[in-house]
Amino acid sequence: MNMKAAPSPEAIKAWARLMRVSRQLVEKAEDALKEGGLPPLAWYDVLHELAEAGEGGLRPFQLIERTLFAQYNMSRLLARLEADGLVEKLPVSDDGRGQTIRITGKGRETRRLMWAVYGRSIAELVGARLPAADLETLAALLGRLRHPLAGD
Amino acid sequence: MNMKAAPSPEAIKAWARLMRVSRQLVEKAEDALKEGGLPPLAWYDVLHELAEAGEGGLRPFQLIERTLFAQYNMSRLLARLEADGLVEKLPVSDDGRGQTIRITGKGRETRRLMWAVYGRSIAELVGARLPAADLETLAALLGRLRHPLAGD
DNA sequence: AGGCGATAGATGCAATTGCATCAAGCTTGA
DNA sequence: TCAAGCTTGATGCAATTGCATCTATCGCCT
Repeated sequence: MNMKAAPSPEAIKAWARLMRVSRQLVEKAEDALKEGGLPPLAWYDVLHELAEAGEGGLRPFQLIERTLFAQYNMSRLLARLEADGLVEKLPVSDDGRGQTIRITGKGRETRRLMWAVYGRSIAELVGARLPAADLETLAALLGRLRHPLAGD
Repeated sequence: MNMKAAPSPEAIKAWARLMRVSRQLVEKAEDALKEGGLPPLAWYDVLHELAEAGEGGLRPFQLIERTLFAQYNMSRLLARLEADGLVEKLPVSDDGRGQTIRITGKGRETRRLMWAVYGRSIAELVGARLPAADLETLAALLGRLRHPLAGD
């Protein structure tokens, strides 16, 4: 028995739903941010990681690992964030190539403003549609689709 | 009790997983297509809808409804597909503004080639990772997140 | 018939993304 | 020590996306 190629109908259906729903939800969340005159989701992702990292900041390649952006996209996104004063780039002592990215006060404030809107979107789009138990089931099932199987 | 703003931890976790996993899977599927020298996923979506629609074809606005692309993106995507000879644009008799898009033989062939790769990605990334029953649960849970609640 | 708002689709221009490549600093091994 | 290869991050250029707006037609209402 050879199942290397053709996906099962169940796999196709789950895939299709996943593609469609995730696109819809991203779009809704982006719309809400735009409506509030706030930056796009990508900015939130980076600010969030940097806020969690604290004063020590993070290296760009660490942000790439955490957020899954392409290297060149991260490079440019950080340039935009710096231009807006939301992050600062610090030289790093033990590696002359690298830099450390640290969130600024303004960056934290922007993140807070974005979360007010983004968090509400999550609550409405997901939290209000499934009970907590189902959300946990969903998260667990999705967790088994991660690549590699570690990393949240 | 006021839950209009803050999402629950379960909602946040499910959201985060959904965002991350869907991005990863799209990226993997796109990579596989690129590796095969094939067009991107967006092309498949359109060719798939057109193939299902048959000889009657579809109007661009119908494709937009089905695929969730923005109107200007669809307009340009169709121009590219037409330039590649994968679809043809026909005038439509009862509406002078519109056109009907129909897939060509070459379009069907390209879709077939893409499915060989895309289907394998689905089988590997999803089908091989969860048993059918779990895939059905996943699809059902995702179905409850659709907006609006109809429309597959 | 004639006007007027709505719908279908295209497009100019700016911003972003993707691809390829580059420059600079690190690390390893002969 | 120093050449070769790897890692980190930036960048030129082409393709795509987003936004705003435009044209053409349609449908409705008077």
